[in-house]
Amino acid sequence: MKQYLSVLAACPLFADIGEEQLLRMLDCLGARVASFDKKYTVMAEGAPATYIGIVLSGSVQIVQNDYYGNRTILSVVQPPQVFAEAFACAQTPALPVTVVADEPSEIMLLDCRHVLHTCENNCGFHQQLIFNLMKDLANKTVIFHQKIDITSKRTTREKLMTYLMLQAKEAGKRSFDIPFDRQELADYLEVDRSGLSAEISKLRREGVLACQKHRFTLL
Amino acid sequence: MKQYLSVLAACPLFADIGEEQLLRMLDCLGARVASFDKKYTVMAEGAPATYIGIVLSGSVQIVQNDYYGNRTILSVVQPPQVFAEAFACAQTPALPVTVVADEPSEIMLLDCRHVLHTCENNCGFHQQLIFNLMKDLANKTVIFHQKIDITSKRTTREKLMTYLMLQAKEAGKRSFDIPFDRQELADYLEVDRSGLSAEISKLRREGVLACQKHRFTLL
DNA sequence: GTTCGTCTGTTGAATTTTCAACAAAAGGAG
DNA sequence: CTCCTTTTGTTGAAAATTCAACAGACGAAC
Repeated sequence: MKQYLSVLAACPLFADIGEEQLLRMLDCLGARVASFDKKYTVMAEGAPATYIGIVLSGSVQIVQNDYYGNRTILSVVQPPQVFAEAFACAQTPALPVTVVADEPSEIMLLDCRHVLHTCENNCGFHQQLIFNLMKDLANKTVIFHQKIDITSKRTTREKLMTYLMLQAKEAGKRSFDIPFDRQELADYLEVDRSGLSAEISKLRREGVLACQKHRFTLL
Repeated sequence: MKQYLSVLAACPLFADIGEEQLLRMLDCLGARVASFDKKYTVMAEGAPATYIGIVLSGSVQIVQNDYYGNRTILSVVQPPQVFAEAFACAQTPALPVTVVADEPSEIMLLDCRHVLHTCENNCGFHQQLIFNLMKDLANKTVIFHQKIDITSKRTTREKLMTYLMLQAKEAGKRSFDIPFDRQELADYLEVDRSGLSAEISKLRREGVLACQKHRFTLL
């Protein structure tokens, strides 16, 4: 596990926990690491939610596939972020989402039963872990509000602009890369891909933005 | 505070905490109760998020108002549920939502600084409180996924049917009441009110559902 | 460099939503 | 009971989205 220490130390789940304690905790938590190739399923919709995932390298997408074949991308998770923790903590009997590797990725999996209940060794940092988990879940909720802020807009143009302005704000620059190709961006914004492409072209002609591939610039 | 004990005992924030301890904690937490008339603002968008709210009686709506005047209803909170806890825990500098009383309501407010940090008296149940908060936030995230599952549908009909089927499932019956009037339902589903009314009429003519006011029946 | 598969932008038609306006129905106040 | 306000359903026109199909651009593999 030592090779992952630098990522894990930055993981919100292990904030304010020393590296030594961290290594000991990983043992208690029964942590294991799995590798996934691009497009492989890390967690499948419908499966019981028993694991908390941590992205050690690469990245994963949280995806919801509905009844009518619409795909919604809920978020992209990059190191050292956590995923599926909400379902694991809520002990959801069936995952409502699928987690897919967006590129070759290494994922650490923690059995939530070990996380939620103090272990026999009574590691003193368990309380800190719960606190961190709480903080992390609070932040996730805030991010969800952002997503709803974007997708609650009524038109493709408004959704796109809301998303891009948020990205620019986070990057602190007018130029920034997005983690999506066009189809993925459409699935994230919950709009039609061709309509999205048309809208991007229009905004480009209007001089509102420039873009090449994944890099956008607001003008 | 004693008068609120029965509600508070059922509140997810105080699960597995005895009534005596609860009363003592409320002191430590600096709990106070405020009353709001219908349509009054409990928390305003843009304000710093310092309080966790608990609905003691009545109900509140969590609302997001965007740039273009669109109103989105994120959720309805009824006793003994909690609200704004995510923003308080994440220490968001500005609330992204407004909380409005949906009817005359009594609200308990907890200063999040007291919740997040162990008090000097070191009440032993603080850890339990954090744990409960974590559980609650996990459940909230799951509910958010449901909301996205509904609003990510592309047509008014699909959104409505997804919502109603979920409500029927939760009620365990084909007949159930919804906490919205037509305008509010439209704002929750993120669609146009008149279009929603038209769609309901259509579904009624098709024999898919029946409804009178707030009561719906799936056929 | 060529080939193949994928991604992207474009277009037009069909569908759907939004918007504005109005009338009927329902509810509350006096 | 009557008046007044709010809510709900209806309609038609305008705007936007979705859908399907296609061609060019791009990248990867050989």
